[in-house]
Amino acid sequence: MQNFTKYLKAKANIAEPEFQTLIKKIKVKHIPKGNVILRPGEVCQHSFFVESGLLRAYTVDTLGKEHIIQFGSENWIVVDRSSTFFNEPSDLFIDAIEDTDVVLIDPQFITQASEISASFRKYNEIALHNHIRHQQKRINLLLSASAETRYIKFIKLYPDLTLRVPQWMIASYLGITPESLSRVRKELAKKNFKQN
Amino acid sequence: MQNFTKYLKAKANIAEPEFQTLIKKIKVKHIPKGNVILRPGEVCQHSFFVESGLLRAYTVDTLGKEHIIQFGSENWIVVDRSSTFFNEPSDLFIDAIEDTDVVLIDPQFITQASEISASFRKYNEIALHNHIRHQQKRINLLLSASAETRYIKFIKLYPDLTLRVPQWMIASYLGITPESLSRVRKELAKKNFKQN
DNA sequence: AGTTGTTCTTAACATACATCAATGCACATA
DNA sequence: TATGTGCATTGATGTATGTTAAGAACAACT
Repeated sequence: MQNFTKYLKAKANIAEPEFQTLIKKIKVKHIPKGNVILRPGEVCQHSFFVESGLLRAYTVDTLGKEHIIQFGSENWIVVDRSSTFFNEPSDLFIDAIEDTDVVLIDPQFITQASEISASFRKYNEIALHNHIRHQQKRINLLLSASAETRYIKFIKLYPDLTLRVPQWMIASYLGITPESLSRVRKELAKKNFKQN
Repeated sequence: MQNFTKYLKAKANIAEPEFQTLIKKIKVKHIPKGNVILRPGEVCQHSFFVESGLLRAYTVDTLGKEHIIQFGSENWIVVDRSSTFFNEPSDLFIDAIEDTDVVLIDPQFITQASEISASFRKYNEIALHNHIRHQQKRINLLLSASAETRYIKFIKLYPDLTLRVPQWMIASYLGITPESLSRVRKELAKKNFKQN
């Protein structure tokens, strides 16, 4: 849990004595590649801080097709916030794309950390606003941009994920089929070749 | 500002004495139909609480096409949260679809109300989580559903807006052209006719 | 009342992306 | 070495949605 520790101390600016109190509450867990840690219908009981590895959150529609809502690699938190916050059944699956170590953060931890530390409260507020900003950009892209543009933006935003995540999952995140993404990539390769 | 008053007292559960302190801070403003109150590049200085009327927030892409991010009618708050919170230039336009009266809530108001009242803090947190939940559902729809399905869900979610907002704006919100929406509606009418 | 602009509809045509099916490749496992 | 499984690619074809253009209904403005 080194990453999580660093994260708490740095990003949320938690000092040592408070840190010692908080740290007792948290648990770590290993999630082998492919294992599911949240299913639709369940309430999302924890936030999952990714120490190492890679998670994904996704829905499955009536035709059995997956639609990826979020990826989460090192130092990201993956959670269905609505489910956790409102104590409602989730719509999402969360599973591990790679062997993953997560820190389990339960809602009490957040509450307690918020009471103890003003900077944690502040940090948490920032995280929520970042989430909103990020989602809004994604909505705007889905409304306005072609598959190619969306893919290019994805690469720029997540160069690391582009290498680690199978292409069919990236396609799912972009809202297109794997075949379409393959063609988009072919086109881009052609264009780049011409430029040089 | 009757709606806003009700809203503060009920939803955020602010008591009378605190309310009197807070209420001094706020201003109301009339926005004639068509007037723009936020442009890309500006920092969004206020949250706009809609007393009466109808606002919209939208982007304009490089081809000059509009993409509607949000509608806001009575008792809704319209704001570019990222811009306001992070003090960054916005990407959005906000304008009035109808003659509209808004209450201008500035960030200080939020801060102050949060200090005064625990229930306001709580309320504010709920509002953020609602926003996230709502955006996530919209992303999922854009990833997974056809134009027809998206339109049907829109009607169910916003029956009032369906009547008040011009169709071409609903099309923009759904991420399709006005022509396509017109065809979708025709199809739906046909289907419903057969049922009866 | 006439003019102008806006919204909605419809049709013919164009295109981006999906679907279906086949193939090759890498990698794991027997 | 053989064999299977998942992933990426490619081609042929289908379909939903976009584009362009025109007209009708209606509101707004003078």
